[in-house]
Amino acid sequence: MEKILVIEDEDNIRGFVIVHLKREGFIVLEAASGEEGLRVLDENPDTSLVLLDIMLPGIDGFQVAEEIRKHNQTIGIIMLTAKTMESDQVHGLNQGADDYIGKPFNLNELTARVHSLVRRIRTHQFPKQTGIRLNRAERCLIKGGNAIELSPTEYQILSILDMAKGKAVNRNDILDEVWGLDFPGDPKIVDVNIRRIRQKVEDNPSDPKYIETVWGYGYKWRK
Amino acid sequence: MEKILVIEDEDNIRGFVIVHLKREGFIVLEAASGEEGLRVLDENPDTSLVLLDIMLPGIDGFQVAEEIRKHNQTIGIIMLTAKTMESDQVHGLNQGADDYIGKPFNLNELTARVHSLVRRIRTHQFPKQTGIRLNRAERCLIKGGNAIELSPTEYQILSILDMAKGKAVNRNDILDEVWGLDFPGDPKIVDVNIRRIRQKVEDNPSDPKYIETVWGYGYKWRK
DNA sequence: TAAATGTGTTACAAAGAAATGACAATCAGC
DNA sequence: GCTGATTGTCATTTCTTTGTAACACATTTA
Repeated sequence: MEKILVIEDEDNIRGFVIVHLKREGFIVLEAASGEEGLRVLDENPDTSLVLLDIMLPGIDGFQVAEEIRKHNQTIGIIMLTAKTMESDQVHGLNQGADDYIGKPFNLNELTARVHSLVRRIRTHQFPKQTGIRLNRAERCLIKGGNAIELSPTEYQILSILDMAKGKAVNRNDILDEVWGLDFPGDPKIVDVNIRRIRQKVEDNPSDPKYIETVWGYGYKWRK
Repeated sequence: MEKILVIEDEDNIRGFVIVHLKREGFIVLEAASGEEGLRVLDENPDTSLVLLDIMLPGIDGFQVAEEIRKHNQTIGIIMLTAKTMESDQVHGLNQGADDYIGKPFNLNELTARVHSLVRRIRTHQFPKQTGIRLNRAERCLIKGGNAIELSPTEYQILSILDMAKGKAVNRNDILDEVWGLDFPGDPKIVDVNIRRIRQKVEDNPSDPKYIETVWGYGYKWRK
């Protein structure tokens, strides 16, 4: 079932829309600000579509859309625009939105557009990339069609795990390869970095799925 | 077959271009002034593409382009610019062109561009250039129908990023390619030039969209 | 069960990378 | 030579990354 994120600061509008979408059978996430929206999206990379109000407190809808598109080219974005807006503004600024709906909108129209876009995404766009893989060229990680940025150290560690092709890698080997044989510091640095990678990569960093701990030995990378 | 309108006041240039385009199999319309061009276009709404000289008697090419775009977002517009023109003029005024060709131009180049734009229009349906791309012949950048002028160094860097096709390029590779392997100066010169390009290219140079920083590595070019 | 050991988690400060702005040198055209 | 654009240098600011330390939690072992 498709996940939809509604980013809208006015509680009653948001609630209204959510109830309607749930009735249509969607899984609905919500956020009252752009910042929150981006965070929610980060935690739910399998979201199909975002309903995005333009007038938001803090960063506005356009900026949110831009930010989303930086990492995800395949997600659908529908903007909610107030009728009072200058058309040039809408024209000029729209970066990355797939559709627009003017407020006040009727809910049938909204759900119709949502269904239509979801269909388009599913058929037209390539099906949502499952799996996860390291992209050497871009020095990042592709997960479900989203790019996750990695710092140099993180990338290096993940490279090592990746090259082991699912075999467990010894902690010390990681330490030696990344920090050199004569590293004077605390070997726990490996753990800390694994933790950092997990926070970026895992759905639930405390219950890791991709980077598995091999007790008394090291870590294993399962794609 | 595709209809092309040539708006150009100098008879021999116009004739020359027309002969060439007809030989390529296009249906060619002509006009010797902006006013006439708009009239012809009005009578031939199925025209695919307009070749538009900037220096015209009466209303100039920019105004013509603007007028065309008021009514038609999908037609292709290629501007013919004289080399002698002030860059600011090119900078400030151009609205809505899809491409630029500097005079004097060679006819092969012209037909190549025409074919390319026609193809784009036919396949994409929404040819109005939303993205951004490097124009090798003019050594400039086309962004949303506007030409952005680049200095030689800037152009070279952007070329390198462009050739990488969205992959991250290492700082040192840029340094080596542009300044040579034995450059004695400060490698930060790369950063400084990137910033200069960003100031020209980005909507908000401090929150770059097109030239992305890949931390600890280099830069990435997203069109 | 308690101690020992390995691992997870978080906060913080230092180091390092990149962005920025000002300035001087260079070069091209006039 | 003058003017303006281009280019490189440098100091300063801003931001990210990175290592450390302290503590919590889990697993093993005695």
